[in-house]
Amino acid sequence: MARLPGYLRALTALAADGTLSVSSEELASAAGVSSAMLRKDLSHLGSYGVRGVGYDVDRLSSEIAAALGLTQDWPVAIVGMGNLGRALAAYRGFAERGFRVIALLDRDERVVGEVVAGTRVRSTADLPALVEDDGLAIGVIATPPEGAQEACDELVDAGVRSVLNFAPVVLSVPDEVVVRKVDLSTELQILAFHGQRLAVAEAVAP
Amino acid sequence: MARLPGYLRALTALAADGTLSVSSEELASAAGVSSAMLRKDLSHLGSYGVRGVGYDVDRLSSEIAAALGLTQDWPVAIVGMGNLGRALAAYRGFAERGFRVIALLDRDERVVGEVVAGTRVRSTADLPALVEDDGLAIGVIATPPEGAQEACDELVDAGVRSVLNFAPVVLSVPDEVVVRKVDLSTELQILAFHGQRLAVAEAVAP
DNA sequence: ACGACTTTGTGAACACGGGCACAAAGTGAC
DNA sequence: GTCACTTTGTGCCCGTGTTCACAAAGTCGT
Ligand SMILES: NC(=O)c1ccc[n+]([C@@H]2O[C@H](COP(=O)([O-])OP(=O)(O)OC[C@H]3O[C@@H](n4cnc5c(N)ncnc54)[C@H](O)[C@@H]3O)[C@@H](O)[C@H]2O)c1
Ligand SMILES: NC(=O)c1ccc[n+]([C@@H]2O[C@H](COP(=O)([O-])OP(=O)(O)OC[C@H]3O[C@@H](n4cnc5c(N)ncnc54)[C@H](O)[C@@H]3O)[C@@H](O)[C@H]2O)c1
Repeated sequence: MARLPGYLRALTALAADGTLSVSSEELASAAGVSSAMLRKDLSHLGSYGVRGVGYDVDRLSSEIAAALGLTQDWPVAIVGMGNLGRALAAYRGFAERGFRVIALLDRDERVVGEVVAGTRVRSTADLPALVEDDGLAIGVIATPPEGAQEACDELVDAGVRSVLNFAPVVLSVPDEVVVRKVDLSTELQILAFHGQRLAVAEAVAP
Repeated sequence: MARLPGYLRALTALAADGTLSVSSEELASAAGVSSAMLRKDLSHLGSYGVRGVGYDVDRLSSEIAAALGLTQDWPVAIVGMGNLGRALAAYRGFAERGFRVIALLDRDERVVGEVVAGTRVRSTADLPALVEDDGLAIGVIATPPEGAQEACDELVDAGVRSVLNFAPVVLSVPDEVVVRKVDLSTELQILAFHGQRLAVAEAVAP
């Protein structure tokens, strides 16, 4: 089900073009998957396609959004206002997709109180209140590796159960908490691996 | 083999602690995988473990680094000097792991010439020269979605065959080019999905 | 109203990756 | 030198996710 967001994005682009209906073949290629896979994925949501025609773009968008829980806005907090945290805070793409950044947090007293992207940076001590009063549900960790586990613990203790982690460390959390990790260095190292394979292949058969 | 970078990171941390030898069990838990999986992964590289003892930390680090092609520095260019591109340019974690950011590029004439993180921003027209003269091997795309395919094409035409894409679009490239995608919104949407599942489960059995 | 055509939904085969469990191999104490 | 102990390397099994291929279902032109 990790592909649904990709389908949703492709559908949104089609809707913007004024397309009303789309076949599994077209949508699949727009989303970068095979048509068989797309159809099987969509069949799990129910039968929203019309044989001989395809899928209604608006209808399918709604169904996928509902399946992903995007009918409501999700409140998000960003923890760690360094380089990365500030770039994330300034990013407009979140709001467009139903995520509302309700708080920017930092541990450092010199950063707290600063205004970043129009929002005042608050202390991580405010976390329990944010969960209680504002329904904070998702935490984004943009602290250095050393601070990540601590930041994560504060989020979890406050009641946040979905975490997106940018720090290159393995976080330990209770079972009911879901952590997803975005790791730049790992991605680059995988690319380096491929680069090396290409170089070797070229040396053998130039 | 996408787990090797994780092992390498765990090993580096262990080496910093002065640890000389490590068992598959310990290393696996540090890297967040099962011990059986770790052993199977490492066995693909060759037999560098000693039965009854474990793995030599330094030796294993070298072997993994060699397998990943990290014995050399990889030249990297960042395309798109907006919010995200600037955060990436200022990030020191790259150099620590063997990646050298040799160029910051943008299409916008008003941005070209600006100095970001100590480096002058250049035009994407310089790409062929960067590949030819400086061995540029990896391109990072941090442009808005509309510009991403164009930026990618320029990279590929110049001879770059490893691309890391931050823009939320599916890039089309020739077979020999490897693209890896980092997509924030998708990650958040997956977290929203889990958040909704939790909410539903709680409503049923409070 | 009917038939040719298009496209979905799905059952069945297939491939891959992960986990289990154990034999082989090495260590170290006596 | 031998024996008990630890830990690796690996053969086998199993579940999940992907692709193939086709029947069922619907559309559109005549
Ligand atoms: N900057 C990038 O482009 C980039 C790229 C890839 C990965 N990362 C990762 O993202 C993370 C952040 O990078 P950065 O460059 O923004 O770091 P940074 O050092 O610029 O900023 C870190 C901020 O986090 C705050 N902090 C530290 N511990 C905290 C805690 N326990 N609770 C709350 N706030 C805390 C600090 O006060 C600081 O303001 C790092 O783990 C880095 O590896 C960054
Ligand atoms: N800012 C974030 O925190 C963030 C988070 C997630 C994803 N993203 C994604 O990263 C991308 C960049 O985001 P941003 O906020 O930095 O955007 P931005 O608008 O701030 O900056 C984009 C820069 O790219 C340049 N550019 C545009 N087309 C180009 C081309 N063809 N070649 C070279 N340069 C080109 C522009 O001149 C501009 O300087 C977007 O696709 C966005 O969706 C950003």
